[in-house]
Amino acid sequence: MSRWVVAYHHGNLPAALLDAVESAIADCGVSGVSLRDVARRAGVSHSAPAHHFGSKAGMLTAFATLGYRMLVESVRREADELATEDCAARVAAMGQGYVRFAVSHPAHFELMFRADLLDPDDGELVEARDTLNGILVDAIERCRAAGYLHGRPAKVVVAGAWSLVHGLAALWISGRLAERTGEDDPQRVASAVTELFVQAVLPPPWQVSSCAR
Amino acid sequence: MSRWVVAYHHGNLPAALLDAVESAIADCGVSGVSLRDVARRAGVSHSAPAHHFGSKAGMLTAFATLGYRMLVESVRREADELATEDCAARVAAMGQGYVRFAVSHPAHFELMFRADLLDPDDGELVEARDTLNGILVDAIERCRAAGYLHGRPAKVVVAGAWSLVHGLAALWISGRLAERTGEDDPQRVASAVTELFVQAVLPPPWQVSSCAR
DNA sequence: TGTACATCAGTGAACGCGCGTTCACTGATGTAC
DNA sequence: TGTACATCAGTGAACGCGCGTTCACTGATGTAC
Repeated sequence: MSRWVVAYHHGNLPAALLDAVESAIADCGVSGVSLRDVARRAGVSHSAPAHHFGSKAGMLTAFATLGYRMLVESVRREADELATEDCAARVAAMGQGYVRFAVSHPAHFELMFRADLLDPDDGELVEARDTLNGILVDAIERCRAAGYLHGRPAKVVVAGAWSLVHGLAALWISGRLAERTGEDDPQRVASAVTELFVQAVLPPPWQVSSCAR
Repeated sequence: MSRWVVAYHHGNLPAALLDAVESAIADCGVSGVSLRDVARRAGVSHSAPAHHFGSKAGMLTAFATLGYRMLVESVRREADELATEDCAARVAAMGQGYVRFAVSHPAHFELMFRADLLDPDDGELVEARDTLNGILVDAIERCRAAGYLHGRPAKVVVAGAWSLVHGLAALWISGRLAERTGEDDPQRVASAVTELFVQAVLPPPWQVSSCAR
């Protein structure tokens, strides 16, 4: 087939459609995205998305699943790039990876937590979510094993750490935090806030324990 | 006019419509809410909401504004009910008030941070937002003045505290946190997490300063 | 107390629109022989 | 190398629907005199 002829078979239409979802959400918001608009952006007929994803919910669920996988990768990469093996530093880095993904892919991030638009029983979605949860829990568990928790329940620390970075990302995306801090670089805010949390909540075991009660 | 006759003039239709918005969002999600459905729930014609609010965006903006006011009240009430004047305890209480509002009015809370559905220039919305921001900033500023910050920048502590409770609320509403912690009472989680944060990040000034660097 | 009139609240019909889903189809690809 | 056939990818027309907005209207209320 000549390269001058538009291909009938696209090659990788599902991926192209998911790209189109991202730009559609960026332009119209999560609530404004439609199957037909996504197909238009990808340059295919409006029944093509339905062919691949079954339905609008299926398409959005695939998009959210991709988001969870990208988030996992961002969190892992940021921790792996550290020179140190210090478990608290890893937690801080993971938090920054979390925010980095969210602010650079706000469309994915927003949709990932919009239960009303996703298929809750989708196996791949559930699996991707579990993977994310696993690496968060593991990181805190390592801190506990290394004595960084000073008796604090790991469950509470997990909930706190996750809430902190999730809230930071959500407030940044919604515009509230930028508006208030006058800061223009979300990563600088994320860095300051995660360092604050980690230094205060996960002091190394050799530090006086009076801080940690 | 007899009480047996349906009133032509409703009395307080705008308020009734905003109640209907809440139940519509609860049933259909933020993305699924429509002017017509809201009118149906309130038992009026579908042009009545437009009459009062001008447009769908106007109605949702009024709903979000109400949400900000309720949030401010919840945060204030929780702090005012404290027996102590301790500024760190007040911050913890305010955090719990934040989460309490969010989980008991998820429809308001979700919409409040959905910039794509609101009128960004609405004066009342902006004012209600500013009020919320003011009481958060004030509370941390008092801690700074009382020596609880140990040299930490107030801006970072504000961002951290807000992110923490906002993230906790958002994760709870989306179902992620309940799923992971196995906890059924969001207020118990909120209490544990805000106490953790406040004890670690806002230790009283007489506590050894090595913790706070 | 009564009347006239302005204002406000809510109606209901009409509009055009974009939506998600379905379905019979056609074009392209890959495989078996 | 060629042919037949199954499978997969994407099309395009059709459907019924609910939507937000507009507008001329009617009913109720309040005020001035």
